[in-house]
Amino acid sequence: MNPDDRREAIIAATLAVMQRQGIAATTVRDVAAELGASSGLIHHYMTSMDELIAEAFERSAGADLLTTSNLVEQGRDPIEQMRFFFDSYTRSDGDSGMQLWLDAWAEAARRPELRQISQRLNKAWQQLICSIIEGGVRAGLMTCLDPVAAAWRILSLLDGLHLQEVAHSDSVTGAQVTKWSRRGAEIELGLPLGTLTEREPS
Amino acid sequence: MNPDDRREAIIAATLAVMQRQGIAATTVRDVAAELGASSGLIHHYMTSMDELIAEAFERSAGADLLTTSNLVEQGRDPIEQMRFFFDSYTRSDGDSGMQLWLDAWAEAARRPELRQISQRLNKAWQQLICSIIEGGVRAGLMTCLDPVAAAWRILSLLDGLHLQEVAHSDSVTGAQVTKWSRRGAEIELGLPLGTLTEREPS
DNA sequence: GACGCTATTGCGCAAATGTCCAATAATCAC
DNA sequence: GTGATTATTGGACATTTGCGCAATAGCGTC
Repeated sequence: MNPDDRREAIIAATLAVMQRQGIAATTVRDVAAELGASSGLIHHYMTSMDELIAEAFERSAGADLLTTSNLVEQGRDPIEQMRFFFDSYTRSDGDSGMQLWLDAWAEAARRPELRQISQRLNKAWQQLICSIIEGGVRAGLMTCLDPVAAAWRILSLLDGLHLQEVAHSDSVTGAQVTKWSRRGAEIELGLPLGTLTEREPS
Repeated sequence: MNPDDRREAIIAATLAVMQRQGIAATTVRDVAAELGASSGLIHHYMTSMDELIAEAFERSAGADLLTTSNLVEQGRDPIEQMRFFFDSYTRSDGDSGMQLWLDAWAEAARRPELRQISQRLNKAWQQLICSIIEGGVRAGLMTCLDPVAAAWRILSLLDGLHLQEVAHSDSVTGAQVTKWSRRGAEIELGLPLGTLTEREPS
């Protein structure tokens, strides 16, 4: 098998195991079984388990960010961009990608490589929101005294609500996360009630 | 040593190790070393490691909730109660109790006992906030159409910001968590800027 | 002081994990 | 075909983990 393809296959298998069992419970042997290969092969391509986990997480989370970023770009005004942002963010959560983020945050204290990646990606998410808000304020569509703080608040609100949904599914449901987070952003940005309500995909 | 006291000592030692190393990295041997006793002793009092961890977490997190709850009760009006809430919540985080919560949320999916505890406590936190808001609305001091949703938002915002602080300390600082979360609650509840600003302890 | 109960010890066991390595299979240039 | 290079195997190894258990120490009662 082509070395590049093999490397990709290993990362894909690692991601599958991580999503199924969580980061902390992902072992070399599990990845090998998922891949249908031997455990030695993984170490032939990856120097350590930490590197493998970090790379798989980056691949997955980075792709989500790119998807959302691209969708936001297609919004014709800041309001629509923000709506697209929420549409994409709450959808990408469907395949339990949020459990990965929870694991990553918890493990960040103990795995420096993972920490660096999650920090960089979270900053990128915040900047994406921030640029939407700045556009909205410039266009007179949103009211916000401190876009940097507001962007961190919107991101943290989303993460905090998703966290409840993933950890305690009968406390907060997915529908509530969608509704409550959008309403929170409306309040934060001085938008009329319903401005950011989810639209039916056309 | 008195069995009851010994049990408490074991839980206290477990908590110390958990706060230092995180839940996932807490081992029987570490607890024994912290306690200055043998590993066998722990199993003489606790049926399993999971039970021990769950009990230690409940003890710690439950105490934090009680502290905050008591402080809030001393507020003479809903505004002051909310201010006391933020004072207490952001202070109790000082001794890295938040890393424990991060671990608990991440592990909740895989440890039913832990999940039950964290879910119950999170609900209690939300209800505490909710009752303050309801009082504030009744007294005409706050504006809020949906106190239940608002309480979940304030709690999630706090958790989400704290999460960033704990996981990526150079992205979001403790001072920013304090400032941004209070400002967020002011916006959420229609309060004038600065209403919830931290007061100097008299 | 002897006895009995229990707290406490310290080691051993089996399972799991990351890492490494010698042996083997596959592939390709000539 | 032959040899060289490399992908791949499968298991060895050291370490760590939760847990159990026989032996010991401490302490109150008679």
